[in-house]
Amino acid sequence: MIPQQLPATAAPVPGGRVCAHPDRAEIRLEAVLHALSDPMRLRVVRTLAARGVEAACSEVELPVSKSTCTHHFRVLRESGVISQTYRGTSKMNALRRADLEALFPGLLDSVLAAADRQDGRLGGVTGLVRA
Amino acid sequence: MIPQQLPATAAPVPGGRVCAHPDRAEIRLEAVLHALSDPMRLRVVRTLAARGVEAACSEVELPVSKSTCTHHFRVLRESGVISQTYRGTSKMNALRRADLEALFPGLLDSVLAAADRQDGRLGGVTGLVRA
DNA sequence: CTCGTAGTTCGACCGCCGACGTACCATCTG
DNA sequence: CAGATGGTACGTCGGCGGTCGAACTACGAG
Repeated sequence: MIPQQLPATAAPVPGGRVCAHPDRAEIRLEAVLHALSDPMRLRVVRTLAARGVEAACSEVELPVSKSTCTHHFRVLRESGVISQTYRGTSKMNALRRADLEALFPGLLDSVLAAADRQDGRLGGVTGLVRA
Repeated sequence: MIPQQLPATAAPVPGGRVCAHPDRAEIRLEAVLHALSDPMRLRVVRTLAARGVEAACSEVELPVSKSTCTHHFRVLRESGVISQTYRGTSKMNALRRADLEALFPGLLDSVLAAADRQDGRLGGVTGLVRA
């Protein structure tokens, strides 16, 4: 489902591969919290935050299969946490910091800080790969 | 499961009905986020926060059956978000503000603020009962 | 054109989760 | 004691969610 209907009238990318993002007004707090409550997805978000810039799916190493990986990135995108754009053969992911900050001020940062703290407490078991 | 083993040496309450809470060090961020990502539970937390003091289960009106209600309160307790104590025939619930603040500074407040904001945006559909 | 890399899609599996009703227990009030 | 009130325990049901493998598509490099 969600077959991303797009008329040929708008072709932002040469190849024309685009995926649907919720716009700012559609982002729901419960969905964001749910997205962040999964260890894998939280790890993705932390990695993206640590880099500061966008990263390809394959650059965020997750101990799961490719299809599961795709699944998690989609959940993050559909909940409004990240945005995804195709760049050549790979897909770049970026945190939607501005949107999240506008909707839920301080939320993302406190979650990230909380994750870091907990990581420290538990001795880094939570598993964020440090560059 | 989790049959709350407690020796008779400590009897804090006359009747002796107690329930197990995770202590501060055991509270996990993912569990908290998961607990808060459910609309019903978020509603409970917001109601407790709005009151400032503890409230009985029956005082937090939820559009679900009694047993479902019990379930949600248990999830909140086991994730470390609330504490529960028996008081006479009813069970009092309180936010574990101090513990959450110590572990994840600012997190609870930003979630609560985010919920309020979203409530405003969506015209109060989210359904927090205002006293 | 061919190949390799990067993601996607599909179907399946299985566990968990939210919801319910019923039966039950604990406490207070008469 | 009896009854009422407030929660719990248990079993169940339906659906969602995380995981996988296999087949497939899209793009870039030779």
